[in-house]
Amino acid sequence: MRHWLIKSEPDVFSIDDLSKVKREPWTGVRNYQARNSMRDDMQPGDLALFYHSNAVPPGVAGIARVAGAPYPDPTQFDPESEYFDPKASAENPRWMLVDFEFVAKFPAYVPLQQMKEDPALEGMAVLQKGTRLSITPVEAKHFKRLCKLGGWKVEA
DNA sequence: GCCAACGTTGGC
DNA sequence: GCCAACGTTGGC
Repeated sequence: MRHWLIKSEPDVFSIDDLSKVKREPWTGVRNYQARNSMRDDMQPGDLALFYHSNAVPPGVAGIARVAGAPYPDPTQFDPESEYFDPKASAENPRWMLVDFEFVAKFPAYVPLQQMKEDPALEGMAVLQKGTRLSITPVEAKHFKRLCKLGGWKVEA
């Protein structure tokens, strides 16, 4: 199993929103690397750290799980959507996504500042200066460490 | 609100 | 294929 970190602005979609709807198509990703991760590398069952960006403070709020196989992001075909892409067609979709389902909200929110100060998390993509990628792979050891900091026990 | 970092676009 | 201009991200 692989591990991931997915960013979301809590004003737009937070861990609490995910816990309410249970499952959510990850629409609107318009970055090729992030798309490739969803399209090529994610497997149903993979776990992801749910990161709140543009939050006060920013940090990891919980855990989500890849809920199914990738499929075309429907918003790319919708002229009414802010994510509409005129260069995409049903025959040639540009943007693929997966659904994420709610797993847990951390008992303890882990602020970015705490992550930066933790030697055990050194090397995480989200801690690199200038990393704007909305989806990044996470090493198992970093994932485990964050679960521990968040006060969440991984189910067997 | 500022601004550094970085991805994308488009003229050439 | 280069690269300047532009737009976006996201911490602060």
